[in-house]
Amino acid sequence: MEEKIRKQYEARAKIAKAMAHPSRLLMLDLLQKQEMCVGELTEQVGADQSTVSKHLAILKEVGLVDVRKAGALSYYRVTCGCLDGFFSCMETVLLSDLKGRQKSLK
Amino acid sequence: MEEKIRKQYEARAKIAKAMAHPSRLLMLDLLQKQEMCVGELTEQVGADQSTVSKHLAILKEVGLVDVRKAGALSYYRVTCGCLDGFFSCMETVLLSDLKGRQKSLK
DNA sequence: TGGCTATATGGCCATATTACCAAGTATCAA
DNA sequence: TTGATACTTGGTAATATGGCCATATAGCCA
Repeated sequence: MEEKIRKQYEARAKIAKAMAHPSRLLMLDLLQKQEMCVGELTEQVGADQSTVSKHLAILKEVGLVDVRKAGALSYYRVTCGCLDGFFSCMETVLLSDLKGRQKSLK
Repeated sequence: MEEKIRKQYEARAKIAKAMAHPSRLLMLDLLQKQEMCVGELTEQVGADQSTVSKHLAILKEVGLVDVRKAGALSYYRVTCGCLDGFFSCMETVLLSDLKGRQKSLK
């Protein structure tokens, strides 16, 4: 039964890991607002197209995004509506961390 | 100004990266309920004590946890109250991903 | 079919992570 | 002071990640 719990944390960690890259966070942010194809994302991210494609594969692998193929185009979009919670929590951590550091400097 | 935005995503990614490990997620989960010293955490995590100590350093570095030293003991605790949001969102993603996969199997 | 566009994949290299052991620092207690 | 306990840090080996280039693969249109 211990095993089961470990697997649960591993599954969660996979999701966190998928988000643990600036380009992927940017993509999630963009894709949350509207679906986009790889070319558009590549332009926004400013990396090689193959790199963006691989990032998307990682996000898709853990179920954070989904694809819709329209001819030669692949439109990606975010699947869950709870990402804002993620982002705002990160912001909170960043802010409180900043405050903490300032305090410890006094 | 582009630069500034990129830095913002990098800062966020750092936090996500800090959470992107099963042991660290477990530790965050435990530390959210109550503060614990390294020895107790080591027992719970089941890794080398030095490994746990390094994981804690990573969490502390990004401001997710804080330490209180009491003699020879170091008591760690979670600093922000928004981790439940994180975890429940992860759960949502895991669930919806599961459903999605089941559907695509039909 | 043949050529063009849009994505995905494989290969390769540089770098980052993670884990453990060993050695160092710090506190407490005798 | 010595020894024991609680952590932290440095070293190192194995593995994972991230990026680009080159190369598929797939759809579209002439």
